[in-house]
Amino acid sequence: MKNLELARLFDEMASLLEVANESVFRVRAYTRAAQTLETLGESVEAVAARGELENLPGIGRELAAKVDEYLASGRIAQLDELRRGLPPTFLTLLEIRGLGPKTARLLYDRLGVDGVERLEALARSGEILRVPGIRAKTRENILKAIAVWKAGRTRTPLARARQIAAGVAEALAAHGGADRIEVAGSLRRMRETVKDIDILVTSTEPARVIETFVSLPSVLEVTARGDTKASVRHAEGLAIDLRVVEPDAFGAALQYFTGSKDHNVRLRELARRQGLSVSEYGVFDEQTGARVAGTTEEEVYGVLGLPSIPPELRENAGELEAARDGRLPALVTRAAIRGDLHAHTDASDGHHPLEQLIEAAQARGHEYIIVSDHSKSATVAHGLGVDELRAQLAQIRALQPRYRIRILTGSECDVLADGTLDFPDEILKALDLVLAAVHSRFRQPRHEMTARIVRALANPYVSILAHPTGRRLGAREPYDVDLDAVFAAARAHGKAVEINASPERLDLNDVHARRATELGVSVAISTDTHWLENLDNLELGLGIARRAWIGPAQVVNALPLADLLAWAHRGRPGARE
DNA sequence: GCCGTTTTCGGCCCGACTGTTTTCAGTCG
Repeated sequence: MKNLELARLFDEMASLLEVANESVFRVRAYTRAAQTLETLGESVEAVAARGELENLPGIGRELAAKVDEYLASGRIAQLDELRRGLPPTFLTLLEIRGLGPKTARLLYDRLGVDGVERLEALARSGEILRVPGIRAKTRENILKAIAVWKAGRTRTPLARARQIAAGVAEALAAHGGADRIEVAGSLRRMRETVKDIDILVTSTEPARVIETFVSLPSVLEVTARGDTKASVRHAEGLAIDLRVVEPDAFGAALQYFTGSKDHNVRLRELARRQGLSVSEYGVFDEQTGARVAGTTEEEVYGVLGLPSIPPELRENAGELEAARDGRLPALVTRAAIRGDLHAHTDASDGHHPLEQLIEAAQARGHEYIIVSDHSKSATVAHGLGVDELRAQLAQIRALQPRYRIRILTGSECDVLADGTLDFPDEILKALDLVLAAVHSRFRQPRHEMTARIVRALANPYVSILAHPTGRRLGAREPYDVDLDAVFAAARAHGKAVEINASPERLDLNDVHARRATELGVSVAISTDTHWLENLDNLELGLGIARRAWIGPAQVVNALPLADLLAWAHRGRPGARE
């Protein structure tokens, strides 16, 4: 799967072309192609083998030829050519905020600035002031931006960014002056990590709101401040942008500020072909200049002849075409979810006793909650042995009459290195639902890992493959596995794959979850709860699922209890078909 | 370099803010 590899090369080509002062439209074509490859579910090799590269959005004859060239030879001649003129570290300059291709090129031509290190030295010594257009203020900004760059370029995880945004929104509300406050940007689109937070406010007193915003105690530095817009850097390093608009432009502003950028570009192109112009202030008739929409997002999409597109889909990944053709999916919602199919108690590595887990799940309105503690091989997680699991089953039977919520018996059962399960079938068959999970031997070669998981999926007592890639955000890479083969096996055996909503996992991710359901595999959106409040992480899992174009019919924990159990048991020996 | 329910050629989104400029280019989203 060379999708990401090629996407990065196209991104690099876009940057190099930009530095070479090529047409912005040519640059954009490369960026667009990179994005297509990034969000492509199946392997680009497979598409190329079918000769269908040119069917991909943003990939035409020339870029398809470059993909083929790379797949055949491992090189792209034009990229080699572009790289030749510049030192290898040159492109790191573009990672410095505020420094674009024009300035970077100028610094290189005039002073031989070949990377961030030399830039910093020349900025400190003052030599960069010899470059036309660079004065004291620019020098200062460059030094600040280098400091931020050195501090690390990591993106903030969705869950943490949501907390920060909620805190800022609360503070703005408390200080008055703001009417409506909405979080927009990639946070509203539920991307798994975000680079910055975008907050939109309607107010008749923009100055007051901006003043409140830049004065918040968590603000480290104010990087921009105008009449209707301000940008700050938050104490945790990420940027927060605030935009204040008039109430009657709220819909247009929310649409604009939610993005994605590529979605907006396409939307505006679409509008232009209809003689309309879209901005954050509204939709305008190009002939008369009259405003024809802007109060609500529905209105903005509506005048362009489109249904309102859910924020999670706005990635220019086919949603505009789907909207135009009336093919937008009805996405899964919180209301559709009937229960949680992955949770731990203090019998293994959870932090609360069984009763508390059940009560917390019942308080959230769930119809069912599973108890899926680890199996014995997961020693670090205090996995249960057979006897302990039997004791837990007895405990659950005794407790059930006291609760309205159905307590499902289960296990997060380790998949051993050879693909067999950690528990014998005799005990698995006593459980309502079994999760299979890989917790060891992560470095197995791809073919072994794939065979291991495929074998586990063939076990008739397994219903769900938990956290299918094993990644932990920022901590552990996914193990090497052929997901298409895993999905094919899941499909063949009627098993589901998990969207694990734990903030440090989010596994499957959006692209893989979309691929799984496209191949006909159902998903479980589960929290992997260890602390009671983890039950609320369902929102994160829903975000991934919605980004993956998933509807309620593809989610097993949207099934009523009886249907869920029928599904879980149908492949078991002796089950009625 | 891509693309077409106005086009196979001539288009290609739109505006805010900054720093450096006497009117705007560069950058960002």
